[in-house]
Amino acid sequence: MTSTDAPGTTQTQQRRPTRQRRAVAAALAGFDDFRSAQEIHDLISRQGDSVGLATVYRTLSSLAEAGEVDMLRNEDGEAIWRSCSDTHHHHLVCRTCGATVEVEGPAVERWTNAIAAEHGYADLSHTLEIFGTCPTCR
Amino acid sequence: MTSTDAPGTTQTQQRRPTRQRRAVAAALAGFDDFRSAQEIHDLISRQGDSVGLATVYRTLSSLAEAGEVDMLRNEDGEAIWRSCSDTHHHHLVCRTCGATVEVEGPAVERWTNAIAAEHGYADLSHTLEIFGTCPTCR
DNA sequence: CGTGGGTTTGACAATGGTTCTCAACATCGC
DNA sequence: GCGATGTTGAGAACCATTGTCAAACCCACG
Ligand SMILES: [Zn+2]
Ligand SMILES: [Zn+2]
Ligand SMILES: [Zn+2]
Ligand SMILES: [Zn+2]
Repeated sequence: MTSTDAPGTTQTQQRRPTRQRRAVAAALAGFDDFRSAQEIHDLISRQGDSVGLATVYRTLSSLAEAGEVDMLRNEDGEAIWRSCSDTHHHHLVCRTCGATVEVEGPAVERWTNAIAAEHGYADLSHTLEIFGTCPTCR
Repeated sequence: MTSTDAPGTTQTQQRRPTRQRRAVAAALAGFDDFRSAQEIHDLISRQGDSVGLATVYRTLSSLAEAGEVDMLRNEDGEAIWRSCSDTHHHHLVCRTCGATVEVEGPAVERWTNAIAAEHGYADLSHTLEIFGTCPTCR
């Protein structure tokens, strides 16, 4: 529902640097597993800042859209978030402690494209996550 | 959290064939894309049967546990369900009309296992779905 | 056929994650 | 500072999903 700008006008400057957004960024920098918005909200509180839960959701969503964080869903369907590298990758996640490893698989990427092409599907995207129990949790 | 049965006792006969379960099965047989519990509930009503929504959820869950239907989550996190073949496979789903193709990729299975082993993860599972626009929808 | 005990159901409440609302507030360019 | 516009937060609203529990149902078994 973004309104079309009048011709010539500059794209208004989104993403102002606010205290709240800095707090979310700081929280994201403080862990490397996937966490729910609630957990991130709690972490922010524990770090002394105070940010509304709605704002945490808004910030995480826009960061995800910008590709700066990855969002995926745990088995209960809850959204969980993590600051990730900006190249295309997937995840190996411990379902006990959440420890996460970023993984890449060029062959898999090629395979998904081939399969989709074979069936005439275009405009592709895919999800691929591996869950297991990490060495520490065994 | 399943209680361990007393030794010798017979595993009680689960899964009685009730009118409601037959209705859910019939509904599942009537489409081959992924649908939400609500949609399946509506379909059952439209087919003349009457089954409580909670029962639809219960039946779908147990069918999923039994491996007779696949459940995955759409981008909004809602659970969607589909009657599938009983061998391990993944899905190529049209994000416009929902048309679904079951796909298999032994190489991908091998790759996920190798990656997980390499990092010492055990007790593995994985999700892999491909989304795109099918030939008809283009 | 009855009957009894475990299973299943369904209307409804409760849960809980996520989004919406909108007035108060911060930021920016000037 | 000022006005315009983006941002926030408390709480309500949403809504998919699950829990509750008494009534209905299946299924041996006699
Ligand atoms: Zn990532
Ligand atoms: Zn990929
Ligand atoms: Zn399937
Ligand atoms: Zn697989």
